[in-house]
Amino acid sequence: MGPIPKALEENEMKLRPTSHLILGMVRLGARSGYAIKKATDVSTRFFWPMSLAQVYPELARLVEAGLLSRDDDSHGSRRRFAYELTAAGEEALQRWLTSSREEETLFRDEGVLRLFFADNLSVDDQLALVRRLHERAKRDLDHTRTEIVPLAAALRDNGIRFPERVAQLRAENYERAERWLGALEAELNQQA
Amino acid sequence: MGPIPKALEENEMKLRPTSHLILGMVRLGARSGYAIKKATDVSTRFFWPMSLAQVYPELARLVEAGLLSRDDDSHGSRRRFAYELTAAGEEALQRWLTSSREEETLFRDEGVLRLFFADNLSVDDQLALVRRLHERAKRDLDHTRTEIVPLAAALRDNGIRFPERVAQLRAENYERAERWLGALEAELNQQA
DNA sequence: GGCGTCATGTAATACGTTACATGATTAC
DNA sequence: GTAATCATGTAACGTATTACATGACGCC
Repeated sequence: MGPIPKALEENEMKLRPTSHLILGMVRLGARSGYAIKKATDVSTRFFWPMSLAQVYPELARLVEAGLLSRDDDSHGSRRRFAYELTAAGEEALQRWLTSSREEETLFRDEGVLRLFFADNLSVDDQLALVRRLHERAKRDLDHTRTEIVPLAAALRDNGIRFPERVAQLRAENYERAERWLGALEAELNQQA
Repeated sequence: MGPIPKALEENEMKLRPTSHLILGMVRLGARSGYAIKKATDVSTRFFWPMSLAQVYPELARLVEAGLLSRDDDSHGSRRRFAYELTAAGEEALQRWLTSSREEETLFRDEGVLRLFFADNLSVDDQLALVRRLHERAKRDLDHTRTEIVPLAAALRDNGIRFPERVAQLRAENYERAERWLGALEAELNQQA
């Protein structure tokens, strides 16, 4: 048994959702920082976005805390590191998944904010706003159906089911939003 | 005509959604910083949260930019300021509402993130997680129906309709989420 | 007299983004 | 050969949160 890492010993390491996201992605098989980022871009980014500039410092912290191991995985002169969960890392991921702490949530949507204040607009301008939001919803729905759901569905064949469920929830939400905006558009069209 | 405020003249003033939120709330009749914050807490906070510590500096910036006027509105020895939109402020609000710029959006939900990684859990733990999320959705739905929708509906009598529509959209979203989680809970219950 | 609310602000801190910086490999 | 992608990182900046600080008014 080597010495216990300082950060863990002193309980300094505060794990945020982003930390757990990285642990989870390593668990799903993403080995490099770059691969982790790519994986989130087609899956979790819709409910927990993360930039590349967050990944590398966070990986360093998780290694320092003893939750991840880091090995050199360079191909010739091309640098790369491969990360894997340690036993402590597995445990931390599990603790997070089973903890009953209230979840952080944050929703920001400038489009809905505009809609909230749309009484200030003429019916024509209201219509223009709603049309744009409707178009956006259609694009997002289409993207989710054609790009996101199939990728998640492919995981199912490896026995990983929840990503597909989550992707379908997202698709259903967009369907509903799209229909709601369509109805509002039709209503305003009658007024105009 | 007095001198043009420096910030406006040099085009230094960058208006964020939060700035427009404040302009919009003043437009709806909130006169003090405190009143603006209270109003957002029962309406826009679900899609554009704002803390008190943001309100006061932002109000100062908007006054400096000439978009809001600020008058002393103290009652006896109790300090208070009353804000109102200037012509430039009205115009800025209108420009924002009609602009076709892509809207900022950000969704974070640690609960969904956990769900995404729930394949790591035993069926019992999956069930516990889904139950907690289901309970949360029920609470949120109930709160929206009993507290938020009625307040927004009251505005309708003053000819302000969009807040109610937005509140109803929110209620529908929670209904759907609640039902979806209920179905998932039932499915997992059969597996357990 | 004390608690909740009204009311205004500042300071410290946390967190995230974009831009910067570098370089190898692969596909066209 | 050149553009896209793989790959790792740092620096500067923007924005939001929590905690701090202060005080008046109204209700029980």
